[in-house]
Amino acid sequence: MEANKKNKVKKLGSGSIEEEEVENDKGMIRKGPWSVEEDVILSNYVATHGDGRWNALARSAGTNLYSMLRWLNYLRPDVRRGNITLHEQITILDLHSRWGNRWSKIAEHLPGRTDNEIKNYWRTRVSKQARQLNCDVNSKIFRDALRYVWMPLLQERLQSNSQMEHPNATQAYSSDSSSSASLGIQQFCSESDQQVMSNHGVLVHSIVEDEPGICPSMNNETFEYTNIPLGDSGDLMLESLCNNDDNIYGFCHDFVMTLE
DNA sequence: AACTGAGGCAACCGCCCATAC
DNA sequence: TGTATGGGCGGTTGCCTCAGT
Repeated sequence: MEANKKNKVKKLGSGSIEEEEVENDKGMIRKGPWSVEEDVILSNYVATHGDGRWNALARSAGTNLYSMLRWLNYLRPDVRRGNITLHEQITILDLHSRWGNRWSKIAEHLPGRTDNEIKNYWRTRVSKQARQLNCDVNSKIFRDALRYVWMPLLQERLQSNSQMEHPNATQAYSSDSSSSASLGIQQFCSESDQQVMSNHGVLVHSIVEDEPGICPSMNNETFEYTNIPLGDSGDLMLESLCNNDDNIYGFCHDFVMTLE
């Protein structure tokens, strides 16, 4: 994929795609893919003058209007490229559950990742998940599934990867049947559902360390997110989920299956 | 080999807000 | 205080690649 990207850049730079020059209220500006020359000009400009003053750069150096985006999303030396790691996925899901589509704010917590990259990840991976389940990506059930199914699943995978790399290290938490979350699952699920959950590392806990835990609680007919102290919140969350909707585990089951 | 559809991602667009004048 | 300007941000679009047929 990386090679493809390089080829793509080279191809774009070769002028295979029509470039466009347009006039708007900011003057004559060029649109279209970036050329290698423009990248060099932009890099040199930032090295000399620092970033900022993007429009001035675009006008004086004749580079693309979107100098800022090009620099921030592509040329900046600390930009990380490649797949989003498990840890980064967990972070994105967690922060999005708290802040919504505040991509730039989320990106601040992922060094080297741009808001554009995170946004793309969300749209191509997470939204896709919602589509497969025929539900809205912003729906309550999907957000709950993200938090109580997908995130623990990613956490579990992260743990097992870490375990493989460092077999003698102590696990942060256990996925065996004696854990409080698993006991909660046993209490509220059918055996087959429990098996599915267990097989896929579905545990219930909060990964949030820097803020109070967020979990759903009953509130008359609907339930909503409220802050509660961290700790044995897992069982409480699970109980709330199950009391609220008997079908939640069916949904979670489907959810886990679509992650395969 | 050619075609097609889906996925991934860079680029584009428009709005909002802060700041300068 | 009102207006102009520019940067930042989030939503959307469109191109390229690749897998499947």
